Amino acid sequence: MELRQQRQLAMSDTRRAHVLDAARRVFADKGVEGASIREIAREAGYTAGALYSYFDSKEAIYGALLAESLDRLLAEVQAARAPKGQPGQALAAKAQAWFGFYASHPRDLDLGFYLVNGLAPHGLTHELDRALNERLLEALRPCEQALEDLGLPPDAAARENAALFAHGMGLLLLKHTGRIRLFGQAAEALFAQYVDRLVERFDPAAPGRTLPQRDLFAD
Amino acid sequence: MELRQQRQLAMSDTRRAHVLDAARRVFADKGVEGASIREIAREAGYTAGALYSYFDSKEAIYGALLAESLDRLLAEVQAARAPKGQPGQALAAKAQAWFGFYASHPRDLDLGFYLVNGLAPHGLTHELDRALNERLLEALRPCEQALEDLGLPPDAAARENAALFAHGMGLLLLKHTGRIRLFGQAAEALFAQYVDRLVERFDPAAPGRTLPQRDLFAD
Amino acid sequence: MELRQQRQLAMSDTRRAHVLDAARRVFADKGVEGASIREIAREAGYTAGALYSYFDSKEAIYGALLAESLDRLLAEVQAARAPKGQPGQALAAKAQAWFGFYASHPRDLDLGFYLVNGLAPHGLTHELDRALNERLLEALRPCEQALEDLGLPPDAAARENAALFAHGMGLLLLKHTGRIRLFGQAAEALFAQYVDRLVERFDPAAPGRTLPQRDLFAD
Amino acid sequence: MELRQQRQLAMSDTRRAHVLDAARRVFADKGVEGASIREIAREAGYTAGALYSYFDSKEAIYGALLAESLDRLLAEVQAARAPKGQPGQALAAKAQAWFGFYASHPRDLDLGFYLVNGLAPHGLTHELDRALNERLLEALRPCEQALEDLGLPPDAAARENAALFAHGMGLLLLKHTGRIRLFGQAAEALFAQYVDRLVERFDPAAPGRTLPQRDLFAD
DNA sequence: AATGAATGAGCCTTCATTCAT
DNA sequence: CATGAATGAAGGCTCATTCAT
Repeated sequence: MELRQQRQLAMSDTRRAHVLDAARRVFADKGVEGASIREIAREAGYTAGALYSYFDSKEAIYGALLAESLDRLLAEVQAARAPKGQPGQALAAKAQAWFGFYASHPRDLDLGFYLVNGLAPHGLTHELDRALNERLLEALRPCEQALEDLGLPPDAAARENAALFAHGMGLLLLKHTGRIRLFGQAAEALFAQYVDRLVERFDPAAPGRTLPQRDLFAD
Repeated sequence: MELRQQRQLAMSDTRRAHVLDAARRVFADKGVEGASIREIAREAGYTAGALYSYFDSKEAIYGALLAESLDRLLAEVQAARAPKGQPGQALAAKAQAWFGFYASHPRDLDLGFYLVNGLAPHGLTHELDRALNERLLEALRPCEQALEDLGLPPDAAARENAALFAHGMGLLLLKHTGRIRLFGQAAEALFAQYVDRLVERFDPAAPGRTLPQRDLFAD
Repeated sequence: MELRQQRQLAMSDTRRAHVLDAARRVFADKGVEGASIREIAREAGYTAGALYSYFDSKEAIYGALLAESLDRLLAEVQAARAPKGQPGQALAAKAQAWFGFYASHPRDLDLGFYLVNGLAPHGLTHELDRALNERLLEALRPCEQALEDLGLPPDAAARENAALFAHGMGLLLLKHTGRIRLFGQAAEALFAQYVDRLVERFDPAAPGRTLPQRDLFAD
Repeated sequence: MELRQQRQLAMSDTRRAHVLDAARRVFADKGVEGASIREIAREAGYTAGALYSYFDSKEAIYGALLAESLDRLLAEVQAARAPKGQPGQALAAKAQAWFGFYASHPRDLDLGFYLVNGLAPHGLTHELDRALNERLLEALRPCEQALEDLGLPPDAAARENAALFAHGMGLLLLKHTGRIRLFGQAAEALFAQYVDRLVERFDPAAPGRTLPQRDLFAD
């Protein structure tokens, strides 16, 4: 009995994941608004109605996708390593981790943006929103920690972390919409520059700290 | 004869503006994709079909709204003045102008973001997109000019201007979506800090330039 | 008073004709179903509403157009002349007249077909239909007369005339829809052949009457 | 399992056919352009959206209807038999077959005419148009064959076949629109007369061939 | 006579969702 | 669990027509 239940549960999870995979592909292909339940179902090899065995609504699919996306983000940030005792490099590594994740997975950025720009047709959103916020903060906490390790007091670390996040998000937005080309710039380079200056500003051990004038205009 | 024509023209313009107002509200509420012609019409007190006397399509409405928003942005940036011969202050003034515009008119931010929303600007006419880009660049040019006046070579000025814009946009995004509260920060303060550091870095005449350490953590 | 009225009436007629001209062009361009009041108005240099000063409805415009088309058909048939005392040639000339009219003015054919295929949204049709029938019969009567002049009794003449008309209409239909190309034939040639055989069959004076076998397969 | 599938398939087909029936009625009533998906759905007892389970578009419905109609036409023509070795009678039988089909199924005539109606076949997929043409030609080929069997060279047979088809179509048109009554004729009789004369002209074995003068005016 | 605003019905189509089987 | 039929609401848009001016 219990075994069968477990097996069934496992199968159910597998199939749920299969649907989610299909959804991811469709969302990636058509965008969040362009994706339809039917299309996702077709991609998964199901009928539209069948999806409702696994998810309560289209938004639930979206929610599961988003949660999973944030999990991957978190994993990637945690996987980013820097030599111990070098908080400046740690900061750079962790910042590059979350920025790189979104830069190389623009669809995950979409997922987040979509929530941000007001989906919420069904009220489920509040819960989802909290989940997003928590995981997001968790993913950014390593950067904040690194800032504190650099000697910044907690409030300053929070401030710098927020600014760092905003900077990255702004760049990702510009990159994502092609707007960055208008400026003839590359988002990655600009982000690296921002991080460099940050480290340079707060890390006494940072190279180049002593001669900011020289490479003032370099990348 | 001429009088009547003028009166009619004025009335027509008024009604067009009235529709545009309604549209602005609906777009802000539902987003560009979520907004429907019917809804806009209802908000304006019209039948759906009636709107087509004033605009050729839903997209045309959006376009008119966006164009007008960018006009106001541009006007505000141009109105921002700084003492002659002080490029550092000019930079701050112009940057604050565009940032302040969007900070205090979040609906205009929406308008621009929606262009941006579903990832790439999809469904938008090429022409419209170009119009947006041109006006946007025009609104940001004064900042670039100020950077050059500070002695930066053109390429560096362009880079810093792009980074500045990205930073502001990131902050506006966080503010707009309430995400900024997660960090316990205020977007305006963070933007001011960014601008300050920018001026400080490039303006030899900037006050506080000599003792950056002191107010390192101040707003 | 009376003069002014006459002048006004004349002007009114002129303008009505002007609208009708525009309508003809639009009908020709877009087809009967594709034409819209707005388009006709634009072509005439008016607003849609203005047309209602001249015509009660869209169908009234159509009716006027059709009536006028039939007038032209009738005029062309009446203008067709053949040497007196040669009913065989008269038959050919008159038949070619109506056939040629529709062959070279396919839009007039449309006009008639449309009525035929059931427009009639407003009840006006009955009257219109009678008008069509009368004028059509009038345009075909010369052929019938020629047949009688060839010595056919009235009922036979009526029968042959009906068959002649049907033959021509069938060919016009095939030509009109491009279907005739499927057969690798030309409508005009086939019609001429039909008329030839008709004359040949009934006209004792017709050339070639004596050796039908010889040119059996010729055009 | 298989049984259930079969049952379901059968039901599905039945419902599709049911929709097609409704569509046939509506198309006949309002014409292809005048008919609306809503009306067809209402006639079938469905919601408009439901039809899209069975057909991809309005045009697909029309296409299915037309294809099926042509299938029936073809079947009827192929079923028409005449004594071997008597090509004259074969010609008459085959010609009567297609003519009779349309004479007794005026809705099928409508279907074909609508392809034809708004002048050129507009809005119709190229593919559909080709399908129509092919099947139509196939249905008429037996007549052409019979003409060749009568000794006509291929080009003459093609010509006579085209003329025969045009004649029948013209008569059907007149009959269908009631116009034939204007002439006090019966379409069937006129068609029979045309076929008789055709056979008489080309079939050496045809009875009455020797005294064409006598029954010159008879039906 | 003419305008231009406005209506209201209609168009084809898409979609998330429900439900009997 | 999965299907497939069906719904009902909504979407952007067109159009003949009316009417105050």
